[in-house]
Amino acid sequence: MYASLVVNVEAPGIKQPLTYRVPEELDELTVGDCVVVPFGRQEAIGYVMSREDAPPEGLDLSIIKPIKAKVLGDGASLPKAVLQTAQWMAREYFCDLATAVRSVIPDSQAAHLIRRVQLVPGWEEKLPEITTASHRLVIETLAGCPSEAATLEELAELVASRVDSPVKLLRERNLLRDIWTVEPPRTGAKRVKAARLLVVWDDAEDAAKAREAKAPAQAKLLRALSSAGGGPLPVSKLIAEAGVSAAALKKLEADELISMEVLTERRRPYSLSTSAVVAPELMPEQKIALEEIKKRLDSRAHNVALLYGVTGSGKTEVYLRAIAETRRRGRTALVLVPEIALTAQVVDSFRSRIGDRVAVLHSNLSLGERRDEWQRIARGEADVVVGARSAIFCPLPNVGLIVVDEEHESSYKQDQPAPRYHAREVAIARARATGATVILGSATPSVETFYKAEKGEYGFLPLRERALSRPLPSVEIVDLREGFKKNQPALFAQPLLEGITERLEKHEQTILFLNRRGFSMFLLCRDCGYTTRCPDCEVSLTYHQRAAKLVCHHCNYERPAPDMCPNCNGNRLRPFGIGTEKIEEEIKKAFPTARVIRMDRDTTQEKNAHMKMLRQFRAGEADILIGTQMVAKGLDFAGVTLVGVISADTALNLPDFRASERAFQLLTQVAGRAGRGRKPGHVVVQSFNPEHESITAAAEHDYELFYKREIVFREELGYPPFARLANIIATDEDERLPEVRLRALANRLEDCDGLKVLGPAPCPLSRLKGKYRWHLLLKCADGEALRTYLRRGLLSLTSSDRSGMTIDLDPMSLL
DNA sequence: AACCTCGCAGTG
DNA sequence: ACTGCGAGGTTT
Repeated sequence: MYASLVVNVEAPGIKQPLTYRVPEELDELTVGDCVVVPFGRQEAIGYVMSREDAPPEGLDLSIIKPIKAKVLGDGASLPKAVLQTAQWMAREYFCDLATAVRSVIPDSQAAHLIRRVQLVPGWEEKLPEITTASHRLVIETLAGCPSEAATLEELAELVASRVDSPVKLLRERNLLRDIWTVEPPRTGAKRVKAARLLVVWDDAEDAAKAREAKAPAQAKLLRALSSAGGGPLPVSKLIAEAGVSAAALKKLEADELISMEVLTERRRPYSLSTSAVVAPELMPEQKIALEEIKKRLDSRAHNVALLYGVTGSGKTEVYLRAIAETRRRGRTALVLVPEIALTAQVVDSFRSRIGDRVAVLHSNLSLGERRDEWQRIARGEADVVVGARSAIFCPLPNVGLIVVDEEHESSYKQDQPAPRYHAREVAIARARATGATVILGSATPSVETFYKAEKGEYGFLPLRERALSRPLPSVEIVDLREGFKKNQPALFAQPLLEGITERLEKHEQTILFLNRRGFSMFLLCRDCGYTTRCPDCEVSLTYHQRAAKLVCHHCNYERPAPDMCPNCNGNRLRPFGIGTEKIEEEIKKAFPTARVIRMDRDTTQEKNAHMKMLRQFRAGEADILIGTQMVAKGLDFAGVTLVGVISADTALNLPDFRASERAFQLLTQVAGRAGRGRKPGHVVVQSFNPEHESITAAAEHDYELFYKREIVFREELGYPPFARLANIIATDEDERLPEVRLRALANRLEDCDGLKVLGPAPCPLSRLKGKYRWHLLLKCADGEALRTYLRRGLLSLTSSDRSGMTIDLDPMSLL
């Protein structure tokens, strides 16, 4: 009779499911179904959370409205496993159920409501009442539309002006009415412009000859088209291959040698030709790991195992076999990967081994591509899904295996809107819903995960042996303080310069890595020490030399770079610190003949810039690749024999208890880029702090050494895995309020047993986007108790104090 | 007196 | 988010 629904509207006031009546014709409705419901004066999409025999007590029966319709279509409803995962998230991450459920609905797939205005039948009779020209125009335009209806956007487009007020008036005079329709996501194939040759081969050749001298671009295009059998060829491809501009095509069209048409292209991300690859022989450790995984799959019970494999030990091969075993048992597999740059490589290797039944989901796909894949999954046309964080919510049925590759990666943690979940933990929760096996893979596991494996909570599958028994790269630590002592500070110390020279001579490749976080290039006055800061964020503005401007990397505020110091009017305002741009410049100075590619956020704006650059580098079209985090991860270039870390310190110096863990992981990963081919690799790490244990352990390639020291530190200071943390962040435009509010909360938490309250303190980034930020850090050995205390504390605050507070459970970063 | 703008509460 | 409502001020 009744159902409680989460409505998918961005309404901060709606935190819990609402009760609706289920009309008889919809009696089949079940949990997870997607429906249309009236919502205030509007209509909204809702998801069935539960069926009820009676409405909740104390609810006035007369306000309950009936559900209008069920939304049909692939992927419209939420699978039970996903719904259960959402419920788990709400509990675990301290957010309300409505927010948790909304977060598992992908924007690409959510069925959406479209409002149109439609002429009311009989409108012609009322037309004489309307005298205003703009109103008449709206009516006439609508009369020409299909079913005399259009969305406000379409209407505004057709009329070429805003239509809000005329529509409002016409609605009041009863000439227009609103109609709401639920439309399935548009899956229309992608349309591309294409060119077709209008003349036969001989004539095309003649025309090309005639144009050879005066219009070589047109000649090229003609030949390209005729050699392709006359087309139609996609314009973008044609232009790129011939290396000419679109103008030449226009001219040919004007001369009636070619015509343009629209082709429909089927979207399939990465539908590159893939040849079947023979599976390699397994090494003994891989065999043991696989046997253990088989046992775990057979148990059909929820379980988690750490696949701890040093770089090159063949983790991916184990994943592939585990997936094959899963499919053999009639179940499906979900693979989470952290980075966009990495996805293409991983997907390619999966496609070539598993074939077409792999679906891909990650943020670099267009909305349409993502939607296509999502629906394919919902239709059961894929039984392996590879994707980034949010792919954990995909509607893959009957999941038997979830792989979380590089489980330590911080990109698995969602920071922005609540719920601030960790995809690794969500994966474990989702696996519980279907009794699936979880494999967490990493060469440098998070301390928490390794601890759980050590304690036996997770299975432990070590792969310590490297395939092909290739040696690990040698690591050399260079003390940068030496240069300063001798008063000749340098960006590149001698060993690095020599190394690069040597590689250039031997035609081998170099990767230079710079961790730019917290250490970017800014302008510093050498006279008064002034640096330009963001007026809203209190962080120094980053200097972009090419555009001669200063940019805030938090809120994107920008201004032209001043010539003189704004503070003392001195003229010795110079760049300080280093950025990838600066390194590129210095490298070009030191090695004028070297071919250099710089990869960072600025040079990878374009959609496929990433892949293009990496392809170029792989093809040996460059000697040196300079980059930030994005070059650290997973890249596999046989030609690279030298990796230089410009400054290992920056990661170490962040105000965060995970700084040394992150530094270790980063250094290990970067070092792993060297010596992947037949020739041995070498790594040069420059540091002002060369004795730091993260650096020395990374130099030894010894995770367990690092872990043994780190776990002691964690226990002494009561950090995870020995405690759960909650970071409460308060922000407000008023400078005092964040502190006042957090202090109020801290007071309520004073005598909670086993709870440690740190702060309130200003956040390391104390001002962001015009708001002041303070935080309160809570530590408690018992996560359940922590949640109870926190819930109680928050409830005792006034709602205005509570507003503007965000709760981050198990924070990954305390910035 | 009619009209506009803005902040606020409520959506079952 | 969207909508409607009422307070308070503005225009005719």
